[in-house]
Amino acid sequence: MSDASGLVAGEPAGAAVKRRQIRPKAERRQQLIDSTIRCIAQRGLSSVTMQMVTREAGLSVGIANLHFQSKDNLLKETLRFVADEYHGGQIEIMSGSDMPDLGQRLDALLDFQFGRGVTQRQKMSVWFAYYGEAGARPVYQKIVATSDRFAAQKLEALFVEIIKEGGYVGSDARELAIGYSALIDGLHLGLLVTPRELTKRCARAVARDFLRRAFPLHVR
Amino acid sequence: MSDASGLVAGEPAGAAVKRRQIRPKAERRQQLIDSTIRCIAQRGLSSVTMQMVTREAGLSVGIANLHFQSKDNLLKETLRFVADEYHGGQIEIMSGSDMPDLGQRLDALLDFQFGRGVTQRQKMSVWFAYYGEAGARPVYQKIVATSDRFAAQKLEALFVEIIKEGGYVGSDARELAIGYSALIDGLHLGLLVTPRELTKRCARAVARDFLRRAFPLHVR
DNA sequence: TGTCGGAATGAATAATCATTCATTCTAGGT
DNA sequence: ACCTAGAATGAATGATTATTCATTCCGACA
Repeated sequence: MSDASGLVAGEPAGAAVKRRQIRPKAERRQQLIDSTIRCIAQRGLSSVTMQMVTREAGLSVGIANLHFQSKDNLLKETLRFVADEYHGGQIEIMSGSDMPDLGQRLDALLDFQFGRGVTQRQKMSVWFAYYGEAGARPVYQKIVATSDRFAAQKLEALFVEIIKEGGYVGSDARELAIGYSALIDGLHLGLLVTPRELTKRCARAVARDFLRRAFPLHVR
Repeated sequence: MSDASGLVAGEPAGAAVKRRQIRPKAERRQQLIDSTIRCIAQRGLSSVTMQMVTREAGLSVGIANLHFQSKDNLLKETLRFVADEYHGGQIEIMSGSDMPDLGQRLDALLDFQFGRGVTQRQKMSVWFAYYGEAGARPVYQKIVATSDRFAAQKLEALFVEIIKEGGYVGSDARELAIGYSALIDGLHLGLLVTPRELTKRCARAVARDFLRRAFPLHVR
């Protein structure tokens, strides 16, 4: 038996032979984070295993600990990624100096919040999976709070501008910003938990209605 | 050594000697559900163990499987209990024929939603822990959806009455009900995740503001 | 007071999982 | 073509955990 391997060299053997690939660290990290997101969405945060994540990524079990040290850390980094993506996108739109019309900026915000990127079931699942654990895990609270606070400030600033421009008396920007953020979160939650009874279109309309009542001169 | 036990018979020995107690099935079930709620709030749904729950309840590990067959079932029953308690309380207030004044009924609803019972961190933690898993667990979706749908109908019916009474033209009861529910969920989420930046008092004010904009004649 | 159905116990079991690390293999540099 | 740093692998390990069930013991009833 001169050839110990089960396969003749170079043979595809039906299922393609998996070749070990070496890739830069940053790429592998992202690959694992993406895989973690898919796993959480499909199986739930509480039943995600390292085997599951690495298998989904098409890698071996050892690799996750090589790049993330521990499962706990992988989960933290995944949350950080999702939070940054969500709040980052929002912040970009709200600051958007390339969009001078304020009403238009509100519409762009709605598009982002109920568009393809954010409301993919996958991302929402992950988002709320972490919220669910946040009550018991201060680390998660901290990660979310950091980017959340910044986004809240930007939103409040935008509302201040709008209130000034529209001369809406008796409206408190801070209170409205808190309300709008909460409304968006609640609608996303509805889309996740009762998708049969709440469509994306309807959710968007409800959010828009909130803005219309607050800023009638700016929204339609 | 004639006495193998560490304690002399009948001796309290500092810490009271734990005596086995036999109690009716219903009582034990509730005791275990309460314990599960505390455990989820303190440690997170994903790290709750049967040992933890039974220990917290002051019982042995076998007892949970005796009354609930499996951990999975215990978690399902716990969710059912929390969902029923929350929606049940809401429904009672909304139907409340003992409270003819509609504006007053809205205030009672606010009191319930931001009062002691519902917004205890414990209950909120549990609530969102399950929401977090709902994306991956249709069973949870189903349990919540059942009572949720009923509460949504009651809220819509209440809003229909209010709209008729106040003659609020151009207001859609269904859309407002969806918005209000989402807002409440979002505010509860905020209270849970960023308690430092959102007080209960403030959350209540934001919710009230929503109602005031929708039904100015009824709320303040 | 004695008896007994079944509630309660917890040590034992079997399964799952995160983490380690000796080994293998790749790709860029010479 | 050869060498080598370090990326990638996955079997092995040890820790946790849900679930079982032989045994213990309570308390209602006769």
